[in-house]
Amino acid sequence: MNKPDGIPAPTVRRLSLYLRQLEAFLETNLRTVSSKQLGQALRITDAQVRKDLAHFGQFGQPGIGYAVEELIAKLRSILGTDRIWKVLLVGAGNLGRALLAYRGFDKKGFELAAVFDNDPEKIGRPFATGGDLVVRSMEELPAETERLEIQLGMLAVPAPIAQAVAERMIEAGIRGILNFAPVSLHVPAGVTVANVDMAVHLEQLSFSVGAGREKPE
Amino acid sequence: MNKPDGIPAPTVRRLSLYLRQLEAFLETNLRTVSSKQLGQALRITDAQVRKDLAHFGQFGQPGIGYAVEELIAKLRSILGTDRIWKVLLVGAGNLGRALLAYRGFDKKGFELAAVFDNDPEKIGRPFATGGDLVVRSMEELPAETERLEIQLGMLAVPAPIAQAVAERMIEAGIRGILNFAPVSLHVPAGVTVANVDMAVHLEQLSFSVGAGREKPE
DNA sequence: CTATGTGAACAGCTTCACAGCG
DNA sequence: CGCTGTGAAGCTGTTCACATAG
Repeated sequence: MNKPDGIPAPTVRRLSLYLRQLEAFLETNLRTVSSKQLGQALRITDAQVRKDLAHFGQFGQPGIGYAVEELIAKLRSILGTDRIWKVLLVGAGNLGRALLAYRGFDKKGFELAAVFDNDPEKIGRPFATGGDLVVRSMEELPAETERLEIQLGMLAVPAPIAQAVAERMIEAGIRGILNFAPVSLHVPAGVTVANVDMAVHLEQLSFSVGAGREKPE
Repeated sequence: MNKPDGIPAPTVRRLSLYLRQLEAFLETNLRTVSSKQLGQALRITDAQVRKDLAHFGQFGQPGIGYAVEELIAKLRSILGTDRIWKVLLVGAGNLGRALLAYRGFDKKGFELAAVFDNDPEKIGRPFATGGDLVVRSMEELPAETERLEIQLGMLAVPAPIAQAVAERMIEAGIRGILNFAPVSLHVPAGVTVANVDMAVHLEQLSFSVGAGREKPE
């Protein structure tokens, strides 16, 4: 429905934040917001908010602002989360299990549909206690991906094998990878990678906090 | 030793990536790298690599490149990870436990030194099986933070109380917060926040992958 | 001849400021 | 009036291209 390209990456990131904040506003029964209100909540200028939204059409009312519920629907449509995305996970280790435990994406429109690992100890076993997912062998990845029509994958394997596993995922038809391995993946055009690396974030904090003084106190 | 400000945020983020890649290069016994090699591994232009490093001095040799081991040391010094940072965690739930499971930061110079929660069920209990950390009451946060000289904190509590908890952390002396709660924290100047939100990342993927066509196949 | 460091050109994102609409 | 939508201005970060060093 909307153009994929031509949209600045920072804008897309902020769309998620707008959506999140609007959902919070809706909880408080707010029917309408101005770009200023929305911006203040997120520490963004009002002009920025309007520019971001303007990329996708004009859904504000001069003198009034934006209808919260309507804007939420619009943002979901733009982001593509007005439908359910099936997601697979490769790597059923601690980190992988943690991802499942963090039930944040269910209600965001993402559904964990399959789990894979190459450890014989794990294959065939239930992924999490109480869950209905069974860990499958890597050999089953292509068939299952196609059968379930999965397009997104989470990669939670050790760094040394991450690139190879990513390639198998892509070959199986995965078009977006959420990468938790601390390596830079090389992927062909048409495949998108998003990286989550806590070490990088902690180093940012270390830099910001530590740059001022050498010793605490 | 280095200026905190005047350095672009994107540069700081890349410094972490350089460090990570250099450590990988060192494993393969590479003694020297050019900005081109380093850039190719990370999908960054060579000019960008040089510009980033140039902010902090001149540690390359024309005709040769950069000494890997030396550059690693220099980057650690710049990022402030040439020493150990003690980190506290608030929120001993699934997500918090997951963070511990992800033993990635130990060797990056970060040490989980204390865990807090307000759930009476958890207080006084060991945080993780086998670990030596005991979950403490939120009341102990200020004293423990000061006693252990902790400056960084990870926030893994439910969204509705995240802002309030962040304020208690800051009051206790925390100067950098790694925020896992899906809200925008408002913090005073002098305090740095880094956000980790899987939903935001998944929405990016959804946008990139889904924007092209409406239906798969 | 190879690779750095850097001023200058370029590109892209953000902010400003205001016309226009409800 | 209040607030959106948007051209124009401003700014920040990236890329280019070359002088310089080994």
